Amino acid sequence: MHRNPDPRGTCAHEETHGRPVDGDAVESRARAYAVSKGVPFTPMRQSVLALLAASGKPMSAYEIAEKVSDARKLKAVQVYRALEFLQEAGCVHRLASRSAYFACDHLHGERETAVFMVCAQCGAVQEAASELVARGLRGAAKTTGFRPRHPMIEVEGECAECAGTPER
Amino acid sequence: MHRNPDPRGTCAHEETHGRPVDGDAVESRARAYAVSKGVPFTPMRQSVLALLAASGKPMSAYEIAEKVSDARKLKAVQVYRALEFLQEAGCVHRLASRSAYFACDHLHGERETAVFMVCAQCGAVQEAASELVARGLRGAAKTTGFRPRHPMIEVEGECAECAGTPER
DNA sequence: TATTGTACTGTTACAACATTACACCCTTGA
DNA sequence: TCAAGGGTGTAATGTTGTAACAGTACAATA
Repeated sequence: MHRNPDPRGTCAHEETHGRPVDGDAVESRARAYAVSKGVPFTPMRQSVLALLAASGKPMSAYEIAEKVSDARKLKAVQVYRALEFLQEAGCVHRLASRSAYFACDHLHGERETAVFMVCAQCGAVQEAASELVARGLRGAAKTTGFRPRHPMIEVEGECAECAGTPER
Repeated sequence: MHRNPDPRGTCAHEETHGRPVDGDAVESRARAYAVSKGVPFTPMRQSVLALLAASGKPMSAYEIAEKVSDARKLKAVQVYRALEFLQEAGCVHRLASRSAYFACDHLHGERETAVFMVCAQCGAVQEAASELVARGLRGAAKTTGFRPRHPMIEVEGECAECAGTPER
């Protein structure tokens, strides 16, 4: 997991990568979810989401704790709690391959298969929803009786910008 | 990561799951790789691979360290070293979604896309190579200029046996 | 107003996963 | 003989994630 001391943001294009997602849209979704659950959309949740949306790149919980610009210094456990809510709300996803979290302004249906393409160099995440992949998955599953649950897959690779940059 | 204290082997079908992979085949591959690299296929590497092949299920490095039946008690770091070699050799894969490692007797070509279906209940892994998924991935990648590197994707779900078992 | 219930916050402690660093021991080959 | 390269053993540490518990805020209700 630590093959690269900081797998996020080590690329020459660091500044141009990680295009911010639509912070307002994503926050509205979170607020709507909070209302639907009858729980508050607290400043803590708002700060974490805003940071992730603005950065537009995956960040570890500890990185988030450091960077949330707030007088107080957050503990990781507090960040995890906010992330739990935001993941339930569908505004944030966890990248298992990097143990990192990122904001996402797409709405993923139950039947959809989201493909997250993670750049191994700069850590930027691009998203796609491929019907072909979804069908392939269903086909592969059918032959074994397997029932896919979380239609979210991660693919490592190299983004267009980093591919054009031989060495950073 | 610790949502389930032992995500591997908590299913009623524990004994029948995790069919062993072909230990001999997988060991030959490891030996061939060792020869090609001019490094030895040591007893340490052999034990770890044999355990994984026999169990046929993903195991954490610490679990491997405990279970390697050897006079000595292995430290995690020793297991990680063996796993590193075995992954390079293509005999063992890491399941990012579970931080676990498993032996695999398939040979994955550079262009192939391996799909690993992981049962959320019993932890068993089933494998498929879907051309449809591969094409879908290439298509999704093409639109963004992304270049997939590690054609290995993980899907969580429920295996046929566990699906037939409402509660364990 | 007082009480109660619910959910968030802050803090400590710890469990699980993974790497770094270093000393030592082999084997191979000059 | 001895230097080089790689494997092993060991300790220490870093990173990621949870559990448990006390305190706080706020709304609903008596």
